[in-house]
Amino acid sequence: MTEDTKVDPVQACPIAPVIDVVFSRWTTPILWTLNEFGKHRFVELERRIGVITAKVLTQRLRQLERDGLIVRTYYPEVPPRVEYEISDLGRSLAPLFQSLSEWSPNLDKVAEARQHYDTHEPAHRRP
Amino acid sequence: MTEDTKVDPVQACPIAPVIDVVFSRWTTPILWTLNEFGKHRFVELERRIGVITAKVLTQRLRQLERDGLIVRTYYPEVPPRVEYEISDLGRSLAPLFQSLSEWSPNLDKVAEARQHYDTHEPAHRRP
DNA sequence: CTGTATCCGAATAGATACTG
DNA sequence: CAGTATCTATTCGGATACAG
Repeated sequence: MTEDTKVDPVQACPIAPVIDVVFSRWTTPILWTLNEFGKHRFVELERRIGVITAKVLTQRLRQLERDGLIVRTYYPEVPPRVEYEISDLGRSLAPLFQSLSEWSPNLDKVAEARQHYDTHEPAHRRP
Repeated sequence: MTEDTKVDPVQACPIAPVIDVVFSRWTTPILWTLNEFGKHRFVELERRIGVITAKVLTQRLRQLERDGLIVRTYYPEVPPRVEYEISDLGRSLAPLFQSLSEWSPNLDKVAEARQHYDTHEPAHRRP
């Protein structure tokens, strides 16, 4: 790395685009829930995820639908009913979810590291 | 899912905290680069990642250092030198990076899905 | 029920200038 | 070189009201 030229973002980190598509804000619980527990209606998702507002949930659902990761089905009844489910493409994320949940025990170490960083304050660390 | 009570966020999606720690904005290219290519100085990271500003890069490096995912070493020379490298904990993310890069070919399907969604506009889809 | 529309405040990132 | 300090622009989410 001695050149002065900057690197193409995708070249610089090939996995970043995956993160953008799959794990941008709020999409993780949506995809995980639909993958884990199957079809959900709008209010069911809203309740299960807990703190999300309807507006934001709608935005994220549209985005995921557009990206082909979930399927939206509208039933023109009264009252209207909509069901969201994971698509085949979305289902292909399963190994990724698996890797993530396998790593999650390490969060304890992260918590420890934070504790250590916040309590100890070595003077020699900064310039 | 018939109760009216909202679910605890962590219960609702156990992998979300991992995303927050490891794949929040800008941390992906930093961790990936350090894991893939070893030690980097500040400017080297800045150039390799490309579009990030020094301020934001500093913020993210501090965060990752605090979380124990990278190690910062300061050499009090003139001019000063700082080296960042992945920690053992950070290295444990390797399988995760692997899963992510294995999924990345599917980004083509995402692009197709977007194309389809944007061109076709079926009227029966919305309430 | 499943959204949309609007307004507003908070959080984030970028630009720029400056320091040890 | 490796940052910090400010200021500003933009984005994002929350609250509210309302519609089909």
